[in-house]
Formats: sequence, structure tokens, C-alpha cells
Amino acid sequence: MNSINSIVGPTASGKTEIGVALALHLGNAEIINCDSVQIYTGIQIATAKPSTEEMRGVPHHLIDYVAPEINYTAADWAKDAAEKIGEIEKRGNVPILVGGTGFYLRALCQPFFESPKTDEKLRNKLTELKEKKGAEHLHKILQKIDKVSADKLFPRDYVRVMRALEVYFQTGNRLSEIQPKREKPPEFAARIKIFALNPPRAFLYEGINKRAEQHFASGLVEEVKRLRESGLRDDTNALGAHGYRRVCEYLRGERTLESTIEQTKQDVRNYAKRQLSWFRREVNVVWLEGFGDAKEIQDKLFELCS
RNA sequence: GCAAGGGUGGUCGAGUGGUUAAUGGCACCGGGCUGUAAACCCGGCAGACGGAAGUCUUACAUAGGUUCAAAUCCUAUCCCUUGCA
Repeated sequence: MNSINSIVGPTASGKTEIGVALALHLGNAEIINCDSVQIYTGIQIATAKPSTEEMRGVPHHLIDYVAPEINYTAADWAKDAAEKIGEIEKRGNVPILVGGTGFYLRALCQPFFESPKTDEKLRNKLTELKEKKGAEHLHKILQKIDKVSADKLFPRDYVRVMRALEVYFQTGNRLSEIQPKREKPPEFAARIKIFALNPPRAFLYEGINKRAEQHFASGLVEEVKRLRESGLRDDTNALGAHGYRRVCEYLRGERTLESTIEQTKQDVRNYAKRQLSWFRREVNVVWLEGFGDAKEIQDKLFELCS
């Protein structure tokens, strides 16, 4: 069986360009988006979704297909992506995974344990409790019901603490006991090859800053205003995305426009670094030391994929 | 020119004679991540050597001085801000 290539790397490293270039090089390839924000419809300007021109005729999947008020998850994506891989290969084409959400890719290769969907009501309740009594309080509760999980987590890491609590309250099982029971990886998992872009840090940051400026110049604030007026809530995943989150704060009167732009740049820079951290830990990654739109990097990738 | 306040590590900003290589925030660097992941969290951060305990060097505008001891007190110089001219 053919290998499935995936292009990862920090934001603004040129994944879109090199992904499309590889697809065209291979001839019969289709791209599956692996980015947790580009899946949403409605949010547009600050998401770096490829335009029709940038797609250059290459079919793209899992882009712009989830309503922004929905909180989509890694497990949802893994399921959808697995399905797409099947469909694409069935028609004799080659799937290419492109995107910077390492967690999604891992969810695809190493599926999670069986678990019910998020119970929004329960989550809201826990969130409220956290607001009122603090993250440490939730951690104390977890210590009582699942000490093993609690000991592995920092008290302030309320997202994971909440998840452990949710699992217990929804299923009656301790996370520490069911977490090791992963589902079997799908057949194609072993065929996935990861290529990671790693441009020089200073240039990457420069690009990130410039791109953020462009987003604001292209009417990001207006876009967020419209979305909020249409009823989209600030606490959705979609409006929590880079750019959107800070503009919401601005529109709520919590910061100046200048600080909104600067904070957005910083958010994205910090994010890029965390992405790199993630991919460094991933085994079997082939690193491409440069931007994805560089000819020599693309040629190197073609060589490695042939 | 006079008066007042001030110049601290990449940056903002504490410290006002002795556990001070100097609180804290941010940048920046490194790390973690099992259904929120563009989320959430942890660590490092003067330099050199060391695995570490630690050792050494250079540091609070500049140059001197007082003191057992100075970022902190004194003198001079340079620069900045504000008020009066």
C-alpha cells in the first residue's frame, strides 16, 4: 500500500503551498485539512484557509464544513479524516494530510479510548465551579475520585482535570483506568509519513507578525463584529481562535486596538513554538529546514516522496 | 538657566546600606499534552565551567569617594521628564 504523506509545522511556515505543490507533483492527490480552526465555516480572515487560487485545482477536504457555534473535537476530526482517507483511496487517489494541529494527527494514528461525547451541561457546571472556587478546587475533587489521574496533573491544569472529572461523572469509570485502553490504530496509521517544516525562527516570527497585520488590514475587526451580531458567542472554539479571541476582548472594551494587534501577534508566535515542541517529540518525523514555499524545500520533499 | 523628580538585567517595573545575581510581569528559550489542542499547563532565563551540589567572572547611567559592607549614602559629569523662566 502507498504511504500517506502529511505536512505539518508551525503556523505560517508554508504548509499550504508545499502541500498543494506536492499534490500537483503526485498528480492524483487530494488534501485533507488537519487544522482545528480551518474546519469552521464563518470565520475567515484570520484562519489562513487557502483561497481557491491557492488550492490550484487540488481537491481539499475537511475545510469550511463545521458551523462555528459547534465545538468540534479531535475525536470528531479523527473519525472524519479516517472516512475521507478511505474515500480518496477508494477512488484511486492519494490523500495528503496538511495542517498544524498535532493533536488531531495523533488522534488519527493512536485513537482514543472509548468515551461518550462531551456533556455540555456538565462542562458548564464544572466551568462555573472553577470560576467560583478556582482550578485547584476541581483538582481536590479529582484527588478524591481518581487519585492516580490527579497526581499526574498540575492543579492548575483545569482543562485536563475537568476532562477526568467528566469521564468519571459520565461513565462512572476512572480516567486512569480506562485511558490505557486505546482502540486499535486504523490500518493506514502505519502508512502515515510526517514531514515537518522548520523555518528559521526569526523569519518565521517576522512572517507571523506581518500576517497578523494583514488580517487586521483586511477587516478582521469587522468580521468579528458581524459574527457576534449574528449571535455567535465569544466562548465558542471558533471565536477563541487566534485573532478572534483578542478582537472579542477589544469589542468588549477590554483592550485597545493596538494591544489587540500586538497580543495577537504574540499569541501566534507562542503557538508556533508550542507546535514545534509537539512535532519534535513525535517519532519518525522528517524535518524540512525552511519555508514550504521555497523551491529547494519542495524539491527535497518531492525526492523524499518518490 | 532655576526648581522638582528620575536613570536598575531584552523590556516594563520593585528594591532605597548587609540572607541581592537583584521581587514580579512580559518578551524570549525549553518542555508536557489520551474527546476544549489556534485550548490548557509546567520549567528556564547575566556570563563561563559542571550531571548536580557548587565554583569563578562581570553587573543597577559614567567616574571617583565614604564604609567591614553600596543598586541603595556623598561628590562630579552625562542624559531624560515635568514645572517656572
